[in-house]
Amino acid sequence: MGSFEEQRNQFYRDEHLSVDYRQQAAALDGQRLTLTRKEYDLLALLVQHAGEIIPREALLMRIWGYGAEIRTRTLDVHIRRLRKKLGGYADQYIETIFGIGYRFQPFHAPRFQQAPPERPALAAIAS
Amino acid sequence: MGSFEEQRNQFYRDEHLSVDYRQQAAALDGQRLTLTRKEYDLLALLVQHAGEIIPREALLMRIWGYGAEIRTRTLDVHIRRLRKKLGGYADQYIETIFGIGYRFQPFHAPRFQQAPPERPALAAIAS
DNA sequence: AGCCGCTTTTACAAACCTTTTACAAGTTCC
DNA sequence: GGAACTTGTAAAAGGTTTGTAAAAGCGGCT
Repeated sequence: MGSFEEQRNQFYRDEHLSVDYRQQAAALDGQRLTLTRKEYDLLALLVQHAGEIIPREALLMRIWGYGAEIRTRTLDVHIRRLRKKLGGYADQYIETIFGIGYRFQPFHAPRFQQAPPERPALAAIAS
Repeated sequence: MGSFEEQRNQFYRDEHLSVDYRQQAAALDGQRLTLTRKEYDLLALLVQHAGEIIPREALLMRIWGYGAEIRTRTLDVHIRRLRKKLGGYADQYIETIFGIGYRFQPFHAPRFQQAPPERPALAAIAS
């Protein structure tokens, strides 16, 4: 029954976040997240394409059914609310690809020699 | 005979609530609930699909035989009375899925996962 | 008929979700 | 730096769904 392959398509799970596509529910650190429909749809779509950039256009098309001609800010607002509900992990999980769209990244605990910083922002601020 | 499998289809039981499908009866904390027919049907249907979202449409179809074209509030009213009879556990048990339907959750809602017990030491060493 | 229990409707309030609006902040490119 | 554009954010508007109380409807029964 619960084969590996099946599990793979029903669940997402990493160190903090889990998504159950069958129950249409997500949990953060073991605590159930209460997401609205659109919020869930958005999260699920992003998570199902973890690691991939999904263009705004694609999100608006697949979740809202909007064509490219429609100009709206609703996606941004939903992203924002999703991030808020993801708490402190938000920026780690949902990445903004400027001018393109968004990308979900699975959680990875910070490694020592990771992340060649594009810019030493933190260092600058710290000093 | 009273095999495990059979039991499974005749009863529901958790910490507070039990439902006996054969006798069409339910009890809360050991006390028998007096439910009307429709109330029982509704509860039983929800409980038998514990954890799953059941759309309004499905409930109206299976319990009332109503087709999708019928607009009625009777489901809401029955849900309300059921909740009242479930007392303080009502909100824990019967969840409203806005715009979709309802879902019964076994007591102490299944956090469908906990982050697996950690072995961060090994992971850290390994990497 | 009249009562009774259950179901359904009605009508309104409350809650909820989504989208828009308006502006601030950030990014890219010149 | 500055213009042009993109994204972030807060607040409000808009529209729909659900909660609730009360009344009405409907059989069955005495």
